[in-house]
Amino acid sequence: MGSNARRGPYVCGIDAAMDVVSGKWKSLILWELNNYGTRRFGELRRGLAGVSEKMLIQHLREMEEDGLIHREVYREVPPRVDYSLTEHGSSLNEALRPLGAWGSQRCERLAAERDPTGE
Amino acid sequence: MGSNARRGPYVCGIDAAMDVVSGKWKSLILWELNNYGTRRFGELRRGLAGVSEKMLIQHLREMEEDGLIHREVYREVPPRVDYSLTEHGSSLNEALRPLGAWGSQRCERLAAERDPTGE
DNA sequence: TTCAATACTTACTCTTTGGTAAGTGTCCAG
DNA sequence: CTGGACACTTACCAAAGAGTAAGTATTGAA
Repeated sequence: MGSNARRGPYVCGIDAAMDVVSGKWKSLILWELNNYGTRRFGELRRGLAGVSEKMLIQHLREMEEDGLIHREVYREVPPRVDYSLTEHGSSLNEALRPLGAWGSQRCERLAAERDPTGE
Repeated sequence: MGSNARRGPYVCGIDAAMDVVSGKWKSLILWELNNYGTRRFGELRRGLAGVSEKMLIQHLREMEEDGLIHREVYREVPPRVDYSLTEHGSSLNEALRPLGAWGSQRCERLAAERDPTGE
């Protein structure tokens, strides 16, 4: 697990995009940063219910390496680190929008199947 | 494992959609079925370079259960089974299009970084 | 009688992913 | 001198995902 040369050659665009978003919390991180513009590490941790510090930082690091987010360190005590989306991160978020809409519809369908209280 | 009650409650639409596409070959299966309209099991296996029969059938079954694809069995010998996209599968494919485009651009960027032979 | 074709199954293993819990370093308040 | 804030880091473990290889069932062709 070096630093570069991750991510094999891709079969297609979806492949390349999925590689970058796959990870239990990545799309949520994208969403959170898109909503707030800038978030500190602790804010993200509290914002993503259930995430562990280990996974949060791991995902943040990978997303930084993939050019999706920007990490700004303020040398204060106690330390302060701000995360925000890069242009690539923003555009990825946009590209995910239709998928999110599809997923929401799916949720509605599933809910309607379970509880057919139409009117 | 079980048959129903998979897929926990979702945080958002992306979550629900990712749940349904995550799996090494699923987006490729979607793409293949979208291109050809109908594909037999063996055609899919040969079309997706590197997929094992176990994973292919496992993904196909899950996608069928998720309402993305339709499975048509012809009782012949040797057996013949046709797979095709349902309406939900088609719309998912559409929803994935911007993501695919984003991924293709990312591939181009990566290639350009590795080999900066611009003109 | 054996083999090929087709679409799976099954058992076993290995790898990847995610989780828990404890520790690090700095500075200041008490 | 201790403890709290904050942003990590590390070691260890469990579960999920994916791969390999062999087996099943049917029928016709050689």
